[in-house]
Amino acid sequence: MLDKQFDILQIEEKWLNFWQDNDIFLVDIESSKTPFCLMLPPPNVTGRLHMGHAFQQTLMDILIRYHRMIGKEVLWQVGTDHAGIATQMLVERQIKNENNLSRFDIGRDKFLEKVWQWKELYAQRIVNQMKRLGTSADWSRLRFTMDTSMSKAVKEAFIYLYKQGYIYKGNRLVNWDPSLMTAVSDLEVVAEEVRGSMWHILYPFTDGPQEAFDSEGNKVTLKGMTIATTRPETMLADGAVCVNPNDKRYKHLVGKYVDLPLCNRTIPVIEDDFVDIEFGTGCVKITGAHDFNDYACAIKHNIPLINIFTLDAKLNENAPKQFFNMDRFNCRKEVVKELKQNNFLVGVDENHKMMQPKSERTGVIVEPMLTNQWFISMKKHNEKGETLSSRALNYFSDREINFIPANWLNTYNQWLNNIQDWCISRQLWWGHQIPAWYDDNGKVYVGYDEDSIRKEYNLSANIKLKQDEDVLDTWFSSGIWTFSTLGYPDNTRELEKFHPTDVLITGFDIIFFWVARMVMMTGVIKNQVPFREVYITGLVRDSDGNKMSKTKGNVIDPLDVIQGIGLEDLISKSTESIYQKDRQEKAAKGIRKMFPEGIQTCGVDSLRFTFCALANTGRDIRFDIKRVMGYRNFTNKVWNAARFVFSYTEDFKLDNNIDYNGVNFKLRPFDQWIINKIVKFTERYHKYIKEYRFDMMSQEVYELIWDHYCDWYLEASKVTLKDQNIPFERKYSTQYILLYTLDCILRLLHPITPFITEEIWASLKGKLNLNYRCLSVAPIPEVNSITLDKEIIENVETTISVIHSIRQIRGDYVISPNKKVDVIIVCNDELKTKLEDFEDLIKDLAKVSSIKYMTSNDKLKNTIVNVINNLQVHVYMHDLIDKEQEIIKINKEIDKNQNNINILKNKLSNNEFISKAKLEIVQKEKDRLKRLDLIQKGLIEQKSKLEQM
RNA sequence: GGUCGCUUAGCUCAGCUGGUAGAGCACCGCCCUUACAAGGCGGGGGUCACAAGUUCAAGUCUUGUAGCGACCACCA
Repeated sequence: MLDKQFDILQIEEKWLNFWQDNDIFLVDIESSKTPFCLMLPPPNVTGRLHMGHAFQQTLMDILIRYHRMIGKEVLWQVGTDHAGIATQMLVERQIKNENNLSRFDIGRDKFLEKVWQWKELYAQRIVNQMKRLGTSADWSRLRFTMDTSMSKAVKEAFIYLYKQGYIYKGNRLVNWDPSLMTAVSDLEVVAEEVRGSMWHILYPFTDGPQEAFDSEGNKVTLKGMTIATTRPETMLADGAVCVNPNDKRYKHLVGKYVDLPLCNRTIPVIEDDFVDIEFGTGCVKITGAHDFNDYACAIKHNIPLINIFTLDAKLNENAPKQFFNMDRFNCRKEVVKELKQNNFLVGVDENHKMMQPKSERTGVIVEPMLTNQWFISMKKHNEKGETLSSRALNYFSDREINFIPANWLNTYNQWLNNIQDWCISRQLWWGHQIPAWYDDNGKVYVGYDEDSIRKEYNLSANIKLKQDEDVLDTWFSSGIWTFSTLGYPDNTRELEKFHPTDVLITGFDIIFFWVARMVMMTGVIKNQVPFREVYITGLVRDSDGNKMSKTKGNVIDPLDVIQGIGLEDLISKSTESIYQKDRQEKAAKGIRKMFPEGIQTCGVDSLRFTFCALANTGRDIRFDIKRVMGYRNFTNKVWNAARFVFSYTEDFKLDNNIDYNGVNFKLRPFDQWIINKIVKFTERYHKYIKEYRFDMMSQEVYELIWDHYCDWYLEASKVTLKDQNIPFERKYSTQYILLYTLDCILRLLHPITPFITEEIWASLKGKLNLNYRCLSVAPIPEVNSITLDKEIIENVETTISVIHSIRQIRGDYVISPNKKVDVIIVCNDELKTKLEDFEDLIKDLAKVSSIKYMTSNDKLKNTIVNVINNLQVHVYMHDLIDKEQEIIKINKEIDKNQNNINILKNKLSNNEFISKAKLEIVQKEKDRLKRLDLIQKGLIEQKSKLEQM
């Protein structure tokens, strides 16, 4: 029924179309099923799917499919993000390349038009890529953060927070990106270690040299205060020099004035304990408008804030004339030059290690800049005395939300405990424009639109209103994502049914950006948590553990793994973003080494299985194509197992008069055995999902299918069905259970590998009269209704050991596979009776021509033995065995065994062990000793036997 | 500087509340046996980084040491 060769890509396409065309994954909002909901972290709308997405979405889809299959109404809310800065930069670059124009040249409206065009051009790409993974979402519910409905929600949220007093506008020092000319949040600034210069500059006392002390307490005469700085150009904005009040060297100088070099100003010496006595000279210049620490100090001591920079970081009119309009870095050179010329420069350390704050997006050094911005307050309390952040902390300490793994809570807590007000305004054009309007006097009105504001504030038509030009930080709209997508501000069925959502799967890199903000925003606006659990995934690295990055050329596109790619294509694709020739060659070399033949077609299922298997809790994962190949083999195995089942059940017709819940026809021992394996596995399967142990889940399903189902159960069934004289009843039940267990296995496997299982199941459903439209909507099997005989299952295990023993001997003695052997089993009558039922099986699976039973090995000659508990499996050797060699071998085993026996005996004669260890442990050890003794007895018997030969 | 994590077979990693060291890949034999060579059968391989402690018992718990990594904060 199934072809030997299968085209995985064709199968995938078929089922993607089937699911879509038949609306398989549509959400039924009116259903009475228990809801299950998760939010897809919306990727950048113009982005491309990368390994991280594929990894996380695989896990999400496994959860979604699982919950759908256990009978829940699932909503996987998908969407894309407008990604303010990133997208705007792309489009700006594009118009620069095309027409050498800036956004200011073409104006806001024209520019936004371009961005929307850009968005339309690329939006479908990432959506299609996500679909390609088998993402079983209701795509009709796709949302985009700039959709009209989202904009409405954003406005509502902003207005609400403003009216509640959580949002305010203020002139504050913020991180400023001078190339983008916008504020960025603390999180968008990354510190980079650099070696720079630290200049020591003398600020002479206005009243001439003063007495002071050196660090040993000796009197010295100082011409002035010497400050140390890495940014000499900012001295032009200095407002004071500050020392520590406990610094004996300078304490008495507080209140004096110094002349600020190069500027025609004097500034005071002040004291504050934020100054570190040990660091540098112990004197700090206070540049309130251009440094965060200094800002706090200046505000506290009422020192004037002097802004000397324009928004693109050139010197403005507040700086001395000779520096006007100079770029900040050129200005630095000039300032140093002039200080030197005028003998104000006392020293310079040119090898100073420091952390330089750079804008994450542009890499430009961030300039602290005094500007008018909107903030969300972290200090405002509600009626219960909670702030946004304290409430967000409480949700976790009260266990209303949990992290998995739990230790991320530390990171989360630490950040929220030190959080500053969140600057939410950006001087960009692409984003949600802030719903605030100003009249001619600068009075601010926050509201939905101009009309409603006029109405609300009773403004006459001749008062002009102008909307704030800034847009909101992208993460503002992301922060309300869990409920904005479900219909907020309206009270929709979706909100009622699916919010709070169940779990969020995301990377640790956006715990602050997104997770914490969602918790805060949802808490204050909806008075709810956004989700119950947060599963944090590790990073997907390359097989050597390096971070995947375009500039390293080690990025693997998940779609290339799915579809395959030739070596040369892979190389040119991977190195296209590397501009240096030598690096390009290095990367190409790495690729040739790692993928000598490019990447073969692996299919989505293998990729999904790989991610599932690699999904440990907490660590980063290394992506190795060999692993994917391994799981591609696994899907092939499943395919062939199904082919086997179908080829042996071609004449099977389901008899509706039979109660095939398994009770009224007799199951073969191996049927019981495999059903038992499936039952036990299913129990753990549910547990693994609950605990997010995707790795365990995949490992065990692999083992169940390959080691148990294929290697033993199918082989055993083959022996039964090959028998031409098999009675109808037995044939029927064997065939039925083959199909039944295949059905179970496909369902259990389906959440991980949806495509191959759908394809096989489509051929299976007719045979078992199953009426589900496809496997995706079939339930996870409930198999525990079948009563199983424990003793029979044990007998199967014994049989497996016997077969294994014989095979082991065959392997040791390199007996050709097509040569049958004679076997003598030494055991008691009870065991003999049990084993006799399995004779055909043993003969077939271990290639045995005859089996004899004996109660002692007295009469045996020229055999090789394997001892299993109380039975000895002898294989008769036609060639004379090497007696000496065998004795050496068996002695080795006896010694090893004796060693274990001694350890156990010691343990069991230790009173403390007997009295303190748990009863079941003691019993277990006793049983084990009994077993070892039996084996030892058998080994010794065989040894003396050999010696007599 | 603060926080968190990691160190187990050649490689990548499991090992839950302490109770005889596991898997996949790689490796070595023998097989193209009528589901599958993308396969079958068999096999070898680890003082669980180091040290001390708790315990009848430590890969597992505690403390310390070394190495690696991540994040946060940074000092003019």
